[in-house]
Amino acid sequence: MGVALRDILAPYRDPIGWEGLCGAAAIDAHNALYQFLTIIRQPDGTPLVDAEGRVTSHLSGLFFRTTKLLELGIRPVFVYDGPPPPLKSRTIEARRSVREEADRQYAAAVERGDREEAYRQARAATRIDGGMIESSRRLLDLLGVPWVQAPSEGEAEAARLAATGQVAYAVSQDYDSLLFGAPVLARNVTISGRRRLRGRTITVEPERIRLAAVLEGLGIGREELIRVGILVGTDFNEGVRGVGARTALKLVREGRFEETVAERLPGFDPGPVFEFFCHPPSGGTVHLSWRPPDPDGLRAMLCDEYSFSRERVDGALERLGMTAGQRTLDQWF
DNA sequence: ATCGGGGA
DNA sequence: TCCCCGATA
Repeated sequence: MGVALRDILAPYRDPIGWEGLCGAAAIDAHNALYQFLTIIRQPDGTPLVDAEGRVTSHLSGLFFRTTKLLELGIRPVFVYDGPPPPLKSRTIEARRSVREEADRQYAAAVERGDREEAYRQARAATRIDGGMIESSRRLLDLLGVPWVQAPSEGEAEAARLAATGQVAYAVSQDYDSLLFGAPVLARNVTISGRRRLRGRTITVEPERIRLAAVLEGLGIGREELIRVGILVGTDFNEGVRGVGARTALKLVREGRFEETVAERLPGFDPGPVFEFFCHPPSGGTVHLSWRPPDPDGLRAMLCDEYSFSRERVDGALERLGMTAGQRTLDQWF
């Protein structure tokens, strides 16, 4: 799940109100869909489904969250993953086996009527299939919100859009975006609100991390930050056992990166991972344009096809100034 | 995200 | 004492 740099990045996480997040935002689509699928569930762990039993949690999250972002003056562009790099195979295989095990545990928990365990396992078994990708893109098209296909990792492409100024910041829960060079990373944008955590209800608010502040504060460059990530472990390499963010930072500062890799990760060549973070496969220039939503199309898709409540869909459209037959174009142009 | 165990 | 890491929402 991304690179574990929380312990050294915590001081650079600025709480930021929605006002501070206006402008265009490149959102890691897989990261967002995954969050919707794991969070939007009924108490027994079953996701939202339509009349035919198809999962709709991702569409619900995407629709209500995206309309809210538009309402707040944020112009999102969703960035979808392309083919994963071979470096990621190990991680992908590991995740697959975790999900398969969760499938078995879920079935077993349901069989013996263990609700809590079923809920846990249902979440752990969450996967994003091709149909979900397809339906989410169709929904974005109806919302008039652009999406792009990354040549490889979505996070990398979102970071590039931010680095080239095509958007103001990248949105993801993972810190990898910073290693990929996003000048600004915003977290808790797709999940903010109340969440229950160990009995308590806590409020999750958007936060911003500026790469320049991180590098200046830690006294290192982006290349060193990437080395810290490699020692801790990323989606593209296993880290050193027993080395967390603090120790990794210390080692890199002392110039002991190569030495540590040689000693503790024999046979591993960090070069390709380093190169992947420094220069990820890059897409061409994209033209991003936001259009007004299509209220009739949205009602047809969400209400007729996927059993969404007409009232809730209309409510969201109204908040956007999209009452039937009336559109306020000026807010989009 | 947070907690607590346990290793260095 | 610091820090890593697994377990738990």
